[in-house]
Amino acid sequence: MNTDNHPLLNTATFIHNAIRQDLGADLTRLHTRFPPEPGGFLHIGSAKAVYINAELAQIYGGKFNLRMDDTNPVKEDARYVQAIQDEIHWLGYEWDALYKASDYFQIMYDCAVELIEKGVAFVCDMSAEEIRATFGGPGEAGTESPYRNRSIEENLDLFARMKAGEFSDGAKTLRAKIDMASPNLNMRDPVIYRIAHKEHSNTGNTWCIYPMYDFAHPLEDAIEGITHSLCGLEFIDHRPIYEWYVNQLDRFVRKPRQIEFAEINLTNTVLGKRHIRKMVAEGKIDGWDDPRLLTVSGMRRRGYPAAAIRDFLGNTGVAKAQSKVEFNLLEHYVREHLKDMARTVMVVLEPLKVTITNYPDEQTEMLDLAYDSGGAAAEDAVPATRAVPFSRAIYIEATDFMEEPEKKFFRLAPGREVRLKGAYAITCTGVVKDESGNITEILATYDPATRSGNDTSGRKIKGVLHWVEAAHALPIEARLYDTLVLDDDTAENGIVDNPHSLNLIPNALAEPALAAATADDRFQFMRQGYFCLDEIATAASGKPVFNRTVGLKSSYSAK
RNA sequence: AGGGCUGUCGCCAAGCGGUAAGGCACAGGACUUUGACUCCUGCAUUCGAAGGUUCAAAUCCUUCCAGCUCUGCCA
Repeated sequence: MNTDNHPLLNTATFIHNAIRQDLGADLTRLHTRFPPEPGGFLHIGSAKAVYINAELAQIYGGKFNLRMDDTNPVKEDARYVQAIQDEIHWLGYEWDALYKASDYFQIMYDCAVELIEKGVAFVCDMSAEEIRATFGGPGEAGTESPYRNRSIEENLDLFARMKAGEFSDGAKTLRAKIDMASPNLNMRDPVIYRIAHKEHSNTGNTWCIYPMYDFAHPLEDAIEGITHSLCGLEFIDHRPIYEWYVNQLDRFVRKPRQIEFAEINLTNTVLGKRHIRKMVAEGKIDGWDDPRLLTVSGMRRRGYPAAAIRDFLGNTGVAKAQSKVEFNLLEHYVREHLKDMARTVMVVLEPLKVTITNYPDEQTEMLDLAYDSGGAAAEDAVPATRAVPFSRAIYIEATDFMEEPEKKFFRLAPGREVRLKGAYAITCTGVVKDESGNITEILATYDPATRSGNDTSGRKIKGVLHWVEAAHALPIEARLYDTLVLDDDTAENGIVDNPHSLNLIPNALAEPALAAATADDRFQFMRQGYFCLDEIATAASGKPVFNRTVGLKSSYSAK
């Protein structure tokens, strides 16, 4: 693969430097991994971790593992294991190997025994509360456990009995013997193993003691031969403990190196898992695949191409500075891909009837219109043209007409002539209103000499409108997900009622060709933005539902 | 308060002693059977602040300031 212009080459300098420094001549030794806990679905933050680990392996010709970090049966569920794999595949990645951390439980246990034998681990009888009470705090040393100086033999015996299930949950822990006065709180005799009599989705009831993350993770990396363990900034304070374990265990000759990067944050969006969980639980959103969410499944349903997400992740950069990316940057990359794969079709979101008074009453002509947008790929995949009916009764967008046009408005208004996209030029000759003065219909005349493709009128018409023929129109429901209005900070303050704005357009009309749409198709609904068919949602009316993936940039909008 | 991390344009982000890349956003202009797309043009005398070293500093040194983060038998 060609990686010459890879966006990751223009960023993540500190990671590249570390890789080159550690691997020197043989960069293909690079081995990365993505270690999700199977306790939830992936979101854009996880996607960034997948992206960095997988892409780096590709760039250097190394390897990339997927590893389910299932060391805590209390918080995990097997149903996520498959979902996570599907989501990574959808994002466009394949792993060289798939492992489960739980497959290493025996090795981990052996390592723990080794630590005890070396005299650097002990069984502690203190409760969680007692440990917390003697832990000290920032700037204040903790006090050592009274069980800290048990003999190696006693520790070995107690640990074996912990494993054998002699003690109840929380009764004992295995702790590392490091330094209760360390300024790094993670080094204050951290717990290595806890007791949990809980069936594990992979190991069943074989174990009733489970390793803690800080102990398990470096071992998992070392066992798999991971050279560089890339993770979020929140683990930076854990690096000393990560290295401590790996250095204590002589069996690991090659030591993996942990490198931290800043995770992604976006403005106006809720990323926090616990906020999402809450909104799902309260029924505020559809579920984890709600199109308003930046979960992988949500973005997929919303119509974001995976390639656009990858592009965004790469071009947004990898650094150590905490940052918050503007949402419109994500949308930029989505549009960038959509404009090359979307077919431009005519859909009227807010229909306003237009009667063309000089058009033959019983006549319907079929216009063969080219899909005028879309890149080369789209041209191969879909018919180049489609038939669009035209007759005396059509609908236009209500916002495309103004009885008293404002200064820069050059669409339809009384007396004005505009072109109907792909059809004829029409001139507004009258307005029909109901008793309360609302416009219910526009009257117009068309000029047969202006037929699209063979216009002999010689006139140059500035305004162009999209339209849908009345008798053949396909009723659809459109769902517009507009600018998100919430983020984790506001959610933190308890405002999770109307998370993101969703605008339902129940009575939109589309050209007949859309009846054949599939969930893989991408459309540009003229001025309304990019849409895709929602294969999951069904409108109560039975109409097909289209999600607006992203709006268009527009320099004019009629209010 | 003790530790750690970070501070370059409105938002991301290059730069690693030789005189501020790029993208988004924004502002002009051209083009256009939609005002989209495309295409030009503009957009940090300055790198959190103040000192210092040097012929030369965003890059080295010193001090200060600001933001984030750490006291789960979670990951």
